[in-house]
Order: sequence, then structure tokens, then C-alpha cells
Amino acid sequence: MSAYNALEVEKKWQKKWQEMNIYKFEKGKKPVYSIDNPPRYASGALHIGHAVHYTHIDFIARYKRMCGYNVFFPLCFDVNGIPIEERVERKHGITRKDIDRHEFIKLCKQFADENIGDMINQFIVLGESMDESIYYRTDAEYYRRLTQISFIRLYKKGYIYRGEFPVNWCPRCMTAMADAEIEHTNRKTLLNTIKFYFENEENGNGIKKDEKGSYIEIATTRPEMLSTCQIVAIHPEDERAVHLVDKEVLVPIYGKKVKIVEDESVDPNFGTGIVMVCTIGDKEDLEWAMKYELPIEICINEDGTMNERAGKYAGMKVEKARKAIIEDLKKEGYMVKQEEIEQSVGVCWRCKTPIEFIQAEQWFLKILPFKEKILEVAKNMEWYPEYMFKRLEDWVNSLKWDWVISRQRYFATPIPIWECKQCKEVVLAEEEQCYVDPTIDNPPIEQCPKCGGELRGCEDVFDTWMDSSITPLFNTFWQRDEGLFKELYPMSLRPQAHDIIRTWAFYTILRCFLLTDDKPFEQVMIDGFILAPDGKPMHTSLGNVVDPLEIIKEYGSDALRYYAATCKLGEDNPFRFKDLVRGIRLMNKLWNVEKFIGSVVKEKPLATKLNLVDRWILSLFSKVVKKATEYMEKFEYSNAMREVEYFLWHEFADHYIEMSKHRIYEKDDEAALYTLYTIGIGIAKLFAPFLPFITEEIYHNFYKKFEEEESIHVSKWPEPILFDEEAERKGEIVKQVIAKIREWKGKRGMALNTPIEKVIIYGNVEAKEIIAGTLKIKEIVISDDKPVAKKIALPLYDKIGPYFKEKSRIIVEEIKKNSERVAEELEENGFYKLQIEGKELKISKEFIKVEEKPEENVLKVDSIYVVIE
RNA sequence: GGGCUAGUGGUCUAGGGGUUAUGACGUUGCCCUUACGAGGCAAAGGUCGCCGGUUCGAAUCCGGCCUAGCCCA
Repeated sequence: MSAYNALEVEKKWQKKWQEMNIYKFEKGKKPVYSIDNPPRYASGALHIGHAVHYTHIDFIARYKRMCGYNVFFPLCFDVNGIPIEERVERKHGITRKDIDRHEFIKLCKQFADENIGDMINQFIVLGESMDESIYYRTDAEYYRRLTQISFIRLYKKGYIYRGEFPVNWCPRCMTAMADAEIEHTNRKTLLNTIKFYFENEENGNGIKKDEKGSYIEIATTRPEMLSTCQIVAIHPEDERAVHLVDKEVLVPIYGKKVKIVEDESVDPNFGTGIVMVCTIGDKEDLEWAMKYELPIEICINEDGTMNERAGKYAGMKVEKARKAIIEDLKKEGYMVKQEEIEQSVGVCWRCKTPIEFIQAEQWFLKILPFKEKILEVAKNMEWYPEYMFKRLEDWVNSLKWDWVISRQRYFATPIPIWECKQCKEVVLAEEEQCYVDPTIDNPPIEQCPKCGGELRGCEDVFDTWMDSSITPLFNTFWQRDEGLFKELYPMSLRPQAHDIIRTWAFYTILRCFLLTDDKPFEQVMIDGFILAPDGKPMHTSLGNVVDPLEIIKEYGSDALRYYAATCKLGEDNPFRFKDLVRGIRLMNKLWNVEKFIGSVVKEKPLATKLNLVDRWILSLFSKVVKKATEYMEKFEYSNAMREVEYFLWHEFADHYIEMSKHRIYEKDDEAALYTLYTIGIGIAKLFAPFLPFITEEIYHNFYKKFEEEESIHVSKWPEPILFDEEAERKGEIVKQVIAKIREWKGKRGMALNTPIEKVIIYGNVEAKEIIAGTLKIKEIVISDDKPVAKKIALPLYDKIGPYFKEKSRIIVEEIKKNSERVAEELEENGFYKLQIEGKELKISKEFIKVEEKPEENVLKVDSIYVVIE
């Protein structure tokens, strides 16, 4: 018959919800549940991972709304930073240095605008209930203004300072590079083994000698960096280490004395197992530099030539300097050998030139003094899953240097300062001036207040995390409406993915704490990743990206949302197309159940005297409501979904509806109608956050005429109706008796509505009219007798184990082997006797369970027997 | 290399000291039943990643290893 048509229905509601305007946040209305929704990065369409994440957030938004909260769930986009710059460069085949700074920025904005349009549409299609009336984008002046004001405040508090820090640099493009812009390729290079001499004669394992003295051998691919060699390192478990550590050697050519240290990150199998550490050769060198607090010395200029530090090689390009120094090393007898090796090098994605580190002036925000405080604040929030806090904790504890907040970039928030060309004095923008762009706008004063020199606008921009880490301040009207801010801050929830704990979560907590002395949110919900069907992370380069719109086109949004609901929070899940199948079937089941209820309910049924099975199912339903609510509160969507799904399918549909049909068809039983209606609408509501489209359609087709709310999504989350343990127990027996007889029919190849003449039930069963009606049984006889049954003894492991300890195994085997005799003896004597290692043991009833096993033609449910004649 | 997480029938997953391991997808057989064949009933399919340890008893706890994901400025 008519299956549920998801595609048609969803399209309808996508449009209607836009008109209904039901997801609107209302200022001043309490209680508030505010979500610090991740501003989606506007670099392109959403992939399925994003779709699942936003759907997880939408679950909680819809749930809280139904619980009566005034939900703050903004529609927002992140529009600053390198990836967009990069896309624009690729799209137009330019580098940002090729055109005017502000022209370039304009292109970036345009690029983002186009994407944002598409992405808003995607959110609508997915059924995300974000509120467009609290829209923001991070490149807007109203947003960047807050980044600037916060900077000015932090500067005045003394938390900002200027310092030097290495940056990735492409010597050909003459530009700083983000890690993301670096490609890695393999190339062949020479590994040079070089002698580092001791000042005086030394002995020991690893120390070699020649006519010039004692030396050690060090392998390096970058001999041109010798001038910046700071230390020499060896693995602590290397047997040579004991003889070498703490001694000093002389750097060839430069004669500088450097110390030998032990460090676990040295690979003892690479080269000679002893390495020289320069600041800065590569990323690893930088880590060593921080660890040993080495001075950061750099021998390469912006244009890729050597500087004065390199001595006689100054002015040469890196490659040329390397050749020259190798010649000199050979000439002077330092070179032991050269071998060709394959090496991974970072190169510029544009021109493939190897990346160098150079020293650049940067702005820092202090974080080291606040480590403990941050952890205290973070501990004061609820983390879901809990273990995600550990990641933050380890990150904070491992921090060794402050946050470099400046970038030599274009498309981001300008740093609101001017510097004196002569004395480098810093002039801050006034707060009232913000938003301000120092590359265009004038400073608040005309000249340097110190020396009267000319002021130059800062060309650096902020690290984009400076923008994203104040979303809670933006959302709560900080610096715009103090009253609202007091009311709304801290926010209720920060949802985000686990890859950006050390960035977004950490920086937000840090910034907001420094500015407000308070935590930014009460709860943090951290999500995992959606992996591609091949089990790997989704990457355009791997060609395994799944487009959510393709899925929706074929299966519908609710199906995709069902899949999202089965993904456990925080864990990585691979996406398989077959995962949608179950969702579609579930929706079909739900639709048909509701359609059935809709077809039999003519007017809103009232609570009336309930049958046992009504109380049974209502009690089960109430338990489901309770559990589902608890799971929702903990963001355990997969558990909530499983609970509701199981109840709908395997209790309500499979059993209760079958039991209710004859009551309704034969006599319009009011109690049955009431129960069907109550659970029917209740279950639609329990599914509503997960499957917003089908539940809205159900509500409007079958319930709205009896209810008040204009949408199921603003209706009230269900509450338990009744708890009745006794009805649950008795109803369970009724259910199982019916199921057993149905199974019996099925096994005999009988149609399930085939009438049965007579059924004898041995034991205490209530609601026999329900059993008879459901199964078309003409006569049911309840008998106190019992048909003959074999008795079987089963061991109770949890009783036997702790008491008999190591003898348990033998006892258990004995009972299993002689199960019938054991049962017999137990009945006669109250205990069972057995011999173990020549000793006699009496085992009493408490260790054994006796079960009855009826003959073939007798059905057994619990202690009840059923005979069909 | 470090931190966190995960590894359960062909596939995806639940469980997280008690011996018979949950469910889904897929496979096979039977059943037209006035909500649903996108359904119902049943069946086959597993040494719970590997190796040790603790325990009367380990998929579950502990240690080591392997594999995968995220992060390491």
C-alpha cells in the first residue's frame, strides 16, 4: 500500500518551516538553553561528517526546545583565514602578493559569499533548526570589532607582548606559510657524516681518533646549517651515551663549543645515531629548541640566502652554500663519507621550493602564567564524553611557549595597532574606533607619543583562532548589551569535534576567562569523525568524500539523520550506504503504526478504565520515556534512539497493536484507543528531534486536529504516564503466551489468523480474552493442573563460584552432566550429594536452579504451560 | 615518539567479571495476517585484535604488543 514518501514530505516541510518561524530565540524569555554553534567554515559545501555533526547539535536543540527552553542556536559561518585565501589563489591562479591587498580581500569575501548561500541551503535541507535571526559571520565588522576590542583589553592588562618566532617561509614566493600550505615530497639528498672533534683527547665507546684528535661522527643532510648548531644529541639507551653525554665538541669550520645531550627522540638507527640540533632546521629542531631553551639562531634570510651568521658563506643561496661547505669539509678532512638517501621535505604548494624557517617578529598572548587557572575553569565544566577533558588537560600541561597570535596574512582581522617607524613604539587603537583597519585607517594620534616619529599601520592580522575563540562573547552580546550579557553568559553548551580541542576549546576557555573571569560554557559535547566508506578519513585527495545532498536526494534527510543518531558521541564512525536502510525501514514502520492509529481514532480518546495490557504497555512506554530523557541529557543519542526504536517495533507494533486490533474492530474499546493515541503521539515526539520531517508529517496528519501546538517541534516532550511493575510482569506473560502460539502457528505453516478451537493454559494468566481475541481462539481453559514435565538442574554460577572457589569447576560439570538426577535428588532431600577428591559434599538448593522442560506439544512460558488442541 | 580513543559473525554495532555475547545489514527457509512483504516467524554464521597475568570464573580487570582514528602550536 502507501509507503511513506520521504522525499516529497521533506521538501514540503523545508519550505513550511521557513514560513512558520518556530525556531526563533526570544530575548528575555526564560529558561535559556544556548548553544555555541560552531561557525561553519565557508570554504565549500558540507561533507557528510559536517552534516552528522550539525545534526547531533540539532538533536539537542530540538530536544531542549521541546523541554520548554528558549533555545539559542545561531546560524553562523567562519570566514577568516588561510584556506579561503588558498582557494582564491588557486581559483584565480594568483598569489596574494600579485594583486592589491584589499582587492585580494574582496575576492576572498566574494568566494565566501557564494559558499555561504549553498551552505545555508544545505542546512535547511538537512532540517537543522538554526535561527537565522541570530546570524553572524566572523569576517563581518560587527564580529571582528569584538576580536579587536578584546585584544586592546588584553594588551592593557599586560598579557600581550612582541617577540621573535620562527615562521615557515617560502624563499621564492617571499611569503610566510601556514603548515597547511606545505606539501611534503620525497627527494634524494646526501647524508654527510662529519667529524666533530673534542678539544682534548677523550676515550670511550663511540669516540674515534685520528692524527688531529678525538672525535665523534655526526650525520646531517644540511651541513650549511652548521653555524647554528646548538647541541648534539644521542639516544639515552645508545651504549655510547654514557661516554659522551655532557661532554663538549667543536662544530667544524666554526669552532663553536656545543654540548652533547641525551634525548629519546633521537633515532639510534638513523645515520650515526648522533645528530646535531640547529635552530632552526625543521619542526623537530624547533621542539628541541623549546625543550632545551636554546637560543633561536637563524642563518637564512627571507630571500633564501645565507646571512652573516654563516660566515664566509653569507650571501650564497642555500643550495650553493651547502655545496661550498661540503667542499670545505672534505678539504679540511672533516668529511667521513657521503651517502644518498631518500628524504621527505616540506615544499611550497605553489612553486615546490623547499620551505625554510626564518625569524619573524610576532605578537604573543601570554598563556603560560594561566595554565593552572585554565584547567580549574575547564574542570568546572561538564565534558561529554568525559575523557575528552583529559586531552585538554594533557595539552595544557605540555605547553611550553605562549600563543603566537599574529600572522603575515591578508584575509583575517587586522591587529588594531600602529607602530612608530623610528622607535617602534606601539599605539593602540581606541575601542570606540573598532572595527578598524590600520592599513587604511588613521591612528588615534598623529605622531609617535614618544619620539614624534611617523606611525605605520600594522600589516599583520590575527591568527583566526583569535576570532573563533570569542564566539561565546559574541553570542551573549558582550560589549553590545550588558544586561543580556549578564543573563546569557556563560553559554549552556559548546559542541565541537575532537580534532580542535587544543585550538577552539582551549583558546575559547583561555580568552573568555581572561576577559570575563568566568567559564564560557557549562557543558562541552565533543564529537568524533565520520570516516569514508573505505574506513579512512574523508579527503578530497583520496576521492572518498560522500556528499550528503546525494544521499538525501535518494534516501531523504531523516534517513541520514537516523544514521547520525546511531553514531556514538566522540567516536569515529565509518559511513556505509547500507546504514541508511535500517532508517528507511524504521520510518516506514513508524509511518504505518501512526497511520493505523490515525485510521482508528475518530476523536481524542479519554483516559478510562484500563485493561491489564494497556497498563503493561503504558508502563513500558513510561520507562522508555524516562530512559530516553536520561540519555538525551547526556547526549547519548544512539542509546536514546535504540531504546525508542526497540519499544516502537518490538513491543508496541509487534505485540500491543496486534492485541488491540480485535478490541477496536469489534467494539471500539476506549481504553485501547486511549492507549494507542497516547503512545502514538508520545513516540512521535520521542522521535521528533531525530526525525523532524516524518514526525511533523505524522503530527499534522493524525494528531494536530486534537492538539494545540502548531508544530510537533514546539510541543511538549513526553512524560511518563504510569509505572506498574505488576502489570509489566503479567503483561509480559500475556505477550509471551501470544507470541508462542503465533510461533506455533507459523511453524505449522498456518496462516496467523487461522482460528484455533481450544487452548488449555496451565497456570495463572490474566487477560485471557485478549489472548483469545488476538489469536482467534474459540475457547480458552485455564487449568490448575500441570502437565508432566522433566525437571532439569542448572548451576548458579554466581552462587557456586564465591563459595566453592576452586572446586566450582568440578561441581558445575557434575550438575550439568547429571542434571535430571540432581533435580530429582534436590526435590527429595533438599540437597545434592557428590564426591570430590574422596570427600563428600552436600550442595543445597541455593546453588542450583531447577527448570522444567515440558513435552514436545506443550508450549512453555515462564512457569506456564500452554496446550493447543 | 607522546596523550586520548577504538578493535566483538561477511559488514556495522550493543554490552563491559557469572559460563547460552545484543541488535542491524546481508544470506537461507517458511508464512498474503483488514498498519507495514520496506512485514512476520525461524535458521546458519563468532576461538569478542594478539600474547601474558589476576580470578573459582575474563569479551569485560591489569601489563605488553599489533592495527586504526584525532591531536602534538
